Amino acid sequence: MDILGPSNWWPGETRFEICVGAVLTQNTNWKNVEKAIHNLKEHQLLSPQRMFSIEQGHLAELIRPAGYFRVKAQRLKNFLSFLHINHELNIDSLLNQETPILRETLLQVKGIGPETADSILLYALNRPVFVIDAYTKRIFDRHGLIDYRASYSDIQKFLMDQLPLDYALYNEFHALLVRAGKQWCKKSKPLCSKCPLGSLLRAQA
DNA sequence: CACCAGGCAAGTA
DNA sequence: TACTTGCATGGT
Repeated sequence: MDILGPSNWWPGETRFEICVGAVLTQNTNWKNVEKAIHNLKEHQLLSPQRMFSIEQGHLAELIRPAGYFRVKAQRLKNFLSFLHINHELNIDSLLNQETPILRETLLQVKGIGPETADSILLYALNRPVFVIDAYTKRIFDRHGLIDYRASYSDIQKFLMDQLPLDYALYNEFHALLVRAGKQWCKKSKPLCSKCPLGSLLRAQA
């Protein structure tokens, strides 16, 4: 297995592709997202202009493998409407916005919640925002570092209060959490006896 | 067959 | 604020 972390981790070659992936991966295995992204690439739809122009029903059929395809097609369209109205479909224009303002604006888009907004901010726009996903929550819960009922913002605050405001650090940290989660912290395997974080924490105590 | 996967919105209490 | 439900495909 890899020893070093995956720097600048997120599958996606453009800012827009990362935004699309952030919506498509909602409660969905990344493998299924890859199939949907592949379909979009085949139809040259991975640009704001093209995806803005395509009919929503057609878009839905192309992203079908990602699951929840009707809702997600609507959510992508919502995001594109926002891009169209506020930024003339120019995604680089988001770079001019202050992080807290942009975050609030993204959260106004129906279908973009805290995790999707933060994924866009961190991975597409390189903003220092810690992304809290299911793996992150489960890992910190299993090791007794947070309460399982803690809210998204509770967990985010807990982490960011103890870490410097560094986008590269949050990028790497979250990437490692997802990798560790996939390997050792599955929902169906509550024991987690091989998790290296467990021995790490015991050694520190 | 059951369960799970890098959420979110809308409804209810 | 804190649950609950619908949304849907593909892998194990």
